[in-house]
Amino acid sequence: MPELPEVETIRCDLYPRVCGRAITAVRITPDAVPLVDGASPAEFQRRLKGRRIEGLSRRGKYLILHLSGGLHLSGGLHLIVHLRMTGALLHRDAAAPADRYVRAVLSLDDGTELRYADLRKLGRLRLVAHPDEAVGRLGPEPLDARFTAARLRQAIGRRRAPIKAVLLDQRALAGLGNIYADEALFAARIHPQRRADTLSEAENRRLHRSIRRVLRDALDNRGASFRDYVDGGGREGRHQFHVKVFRRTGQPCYVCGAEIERTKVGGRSTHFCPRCQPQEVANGPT
DNA sequence: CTTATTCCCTGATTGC
DNA sequence: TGCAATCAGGGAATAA
Repeated sequence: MPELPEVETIRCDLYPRVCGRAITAVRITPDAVPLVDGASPAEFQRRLKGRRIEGLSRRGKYLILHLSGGLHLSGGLHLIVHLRMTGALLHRDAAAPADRYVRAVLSLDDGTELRYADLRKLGRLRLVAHPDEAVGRLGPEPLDARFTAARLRQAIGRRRAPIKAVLLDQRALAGLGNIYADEALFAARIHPQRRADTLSEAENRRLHRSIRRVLRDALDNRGASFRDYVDGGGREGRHQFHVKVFRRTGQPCYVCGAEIERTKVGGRSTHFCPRCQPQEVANGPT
C-alpha cells in the first residue's frame, strides 16, 4: 500500500530515468478502462502521445508527470497517478520480461517503457491541465520544512473524530496511510481512538515529531513491502522489518513487552500498544 | 461544515 | 481437504 515514503521512493527511482524522454506510444489494456479517469482510453492515448516528460513530482500519495507540448501540441498537461492499494509504476526495457497485471504502458524514446501495473485496479490515471485539479484539496506535506507543530495543530483544528481518522484524512495532512498513522501514534504514545481536539500541547509536539521521524525512517528504508508494494525498478522496500506495531498483533511491544492489540478505527484495522498508548490521559503535569 | 458508511477490486486468509 | 465467506484499505461518493 503505497503511502508517502513509498511514492517518494518511486519518484526518486524514476526521476533520472524518465525526465526528458518523449512518449512515443501508449497502450491501455481493455480491462483498465475504469483506471483512466475522465477520458476514454483512445482520447487518453491521443493526448499523451508525442509529449515529453519534463518533470516528475509528488504531492501526498500522488505522482505527477509534468508533460510538455509536442511540436504541434499546445498547453501544459499533467498525468496524475494514484497507486491506491496495489498499483506500481515500473521503468523497464521494452524487451524486459512481462510484469503481471500491467494495465497501461507508456513507450519512451530511448527504448524503455513505463508500465502501470495494478492487481486490484483501484488505482487511477488522470490527465489534467493543472495539478491542483487533482491535488488542490490536500493538506500540508508532513516532510516540508514549513510543516511545524503549529501547522499540525491547525490541521487537527476542532475535529472531534479519533486522531487516527484525522491523520488518515488527506485534506488534513497529505501522505499518511494505515501503516504510518499507526506507527506515528505509537511513537508519540497516543491512543489511536483519542479525540483529536483533546491533544495537549505536549502531545501535539510529540505527534508532529513522530510523524516526521516515522516517514523519514521509512524513506531511508525505501518503503514498506507488506504485500504488493515495489519501487520503480520492481524491488521491495525494507521498512516492513522495522515497524513497531503495524501487523504485530499479539507480539510483544519492543518498548514495554505488552502484547500489541488490534482494533478498528474509522473502518481501518488499527494496531497499538495498550501500555505505551493508554486510552486515558495520565493525571498531573508533564 | 462534520462524521460514518458503502463501494470498488482480486488474491490471500479464515471458517466450517 | 474443499469451498465459500471474509479481509485487506485509499479515496470517491453518499448519507445523515
